[in-house]
Amino acid sequence: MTVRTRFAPSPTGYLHIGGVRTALFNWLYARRHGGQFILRIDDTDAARNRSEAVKPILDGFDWLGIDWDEGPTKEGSGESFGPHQPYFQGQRNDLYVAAAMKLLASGHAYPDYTLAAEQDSLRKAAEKAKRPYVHRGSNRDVAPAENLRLYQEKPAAILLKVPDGVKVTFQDHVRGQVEVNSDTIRDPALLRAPDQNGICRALYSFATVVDEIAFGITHVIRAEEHLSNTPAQVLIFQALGASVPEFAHIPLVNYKNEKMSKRNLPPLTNDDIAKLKACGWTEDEIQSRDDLNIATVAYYRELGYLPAALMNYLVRLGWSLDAESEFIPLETVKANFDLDRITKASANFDEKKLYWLQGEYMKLVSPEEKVERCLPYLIRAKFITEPVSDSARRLLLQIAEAAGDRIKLFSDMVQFAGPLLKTDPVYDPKAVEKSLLPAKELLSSFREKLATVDPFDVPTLEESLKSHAPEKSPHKALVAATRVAVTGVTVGFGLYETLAILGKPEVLRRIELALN
RNA sequence: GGCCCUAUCGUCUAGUGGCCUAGGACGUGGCCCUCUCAAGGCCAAAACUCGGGUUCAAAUCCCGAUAGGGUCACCA
Repeated sequence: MTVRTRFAPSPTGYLHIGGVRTALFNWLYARRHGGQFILRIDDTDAARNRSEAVKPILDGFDWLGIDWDEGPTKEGSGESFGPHQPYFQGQRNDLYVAAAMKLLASGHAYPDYTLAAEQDSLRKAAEKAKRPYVHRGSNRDVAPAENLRLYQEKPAAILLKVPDGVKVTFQDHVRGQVEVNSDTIRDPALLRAPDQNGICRALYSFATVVDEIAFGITHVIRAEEHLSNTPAQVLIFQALGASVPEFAHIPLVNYKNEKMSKRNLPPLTNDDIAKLKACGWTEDEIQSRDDLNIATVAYYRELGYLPAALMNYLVRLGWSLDAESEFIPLETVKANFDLDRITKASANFDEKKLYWLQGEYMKLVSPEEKVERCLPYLIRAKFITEPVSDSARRLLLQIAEAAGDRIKLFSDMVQFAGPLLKTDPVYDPKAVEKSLLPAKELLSSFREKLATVDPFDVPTLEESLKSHAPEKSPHKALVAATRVAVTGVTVGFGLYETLAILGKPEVLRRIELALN
């Protein structure tokens, strides 16, 4: 039997990091075992702007390189591909209704005519008596044929008839054997009572089971929050006469020890905002993107993270290859991923470690590729214009080489190339005061010397600057002054590289500018 | 509150009864390198939640307590 896994996002308009990890585990498990990974859109809720809310999710997966064998088509048009179309639950309601009717006929389910108010008072009474309230509907013990007849006459919500006093058991690859007494499981609703249009829509929990069966899902790998409704689902599988798939409930991704949710996430840091602004974003643009926070894929994409780094980080969050591997290439993960090595406890998301991994992956990127992938940021920041000329590319390549490991995110190029690409440096007053003013005369004489330096390359420049520094004081002060004069700021990659890249006339011009 | 899950450095983790004076990594601190910033090198601090068992031996098995989390919809 070939492995078939699935990920079933609901269309929220953005791809959440926690969801990605769940999807990743499913994907990896399928790939490892030569099976299929299926994407299904859980939109039983509303028909509202579906494709708009699905697209960012599909784009996110596409960017990460997580491909699906069946599911919605990439363009997010609402179309599906694969043998069990459609893959949108919103388009599959007939199937769910049919399955519910089958259960009604077989006596595994029944219509519930309990009034909301009635149910409320039952619940309150139970609470008062300090008894747990486990809902059992009105027609639970009515004969199937009679229920069927009644339902046709007057449709209502359909509930599963949970058997009394049995142990519901299932094996979980992460949790081991899980066992629950059926008396603690309320009769779950399968279908809603008809809406204004007379349509009885399925509930998520039921639609999921029907789809797992229809799609031939062999392994349900999902977040731990679904663990508590799994026993009810197991019962549905059995009532439908289907075999129960294998389960793996993976620990949640936490942030500061709580489930990563919109509520407990930090806002964009000033650093993030500064970075985005440097890349040409306006305040309004930043504010309007509520999908930008540390829990979304879009955030990392916009900042210029590598998909590989994010994937590596996410797979290591709750899974380990061995005792010491942290940097694990995707190919290695694909060949070794295993449900047995998933941790049981939930894990905190640590953006610092992700950042470190990003740096590690960035070291593997050639300067040429860095230039290529930094281009969109530079264009957006208006440092270069399209089409990008060969001379601009050559210049950027020099900068990328000189900046080296300092470029951690693709957006960082803006910071390193900006000062050289601008017509005139933007002088930071503090830097000027601290480094430039005290060494003005020294700088002035050094400028004269620079005019005679030939060739204008790194070794010659270094030799020339060092020999120009006064005997008693080290050359640091002169380096600092020159750096500020030429770039306007105190930090950057090597000064000699900076000078060489700018070229003699431009360097002389900029120092002249700074001195006046 | 009911039901369920979990528990090793600040964080991610290794650990499946003796290789554990508990290993690795991020982060943190110090030193080195150095024109700033990165990168790199070296070093350091830092954990088995608690209490009972079982056993010659327990981070590891059992029980209990405690703490944290999830879930309790005609939401997904």
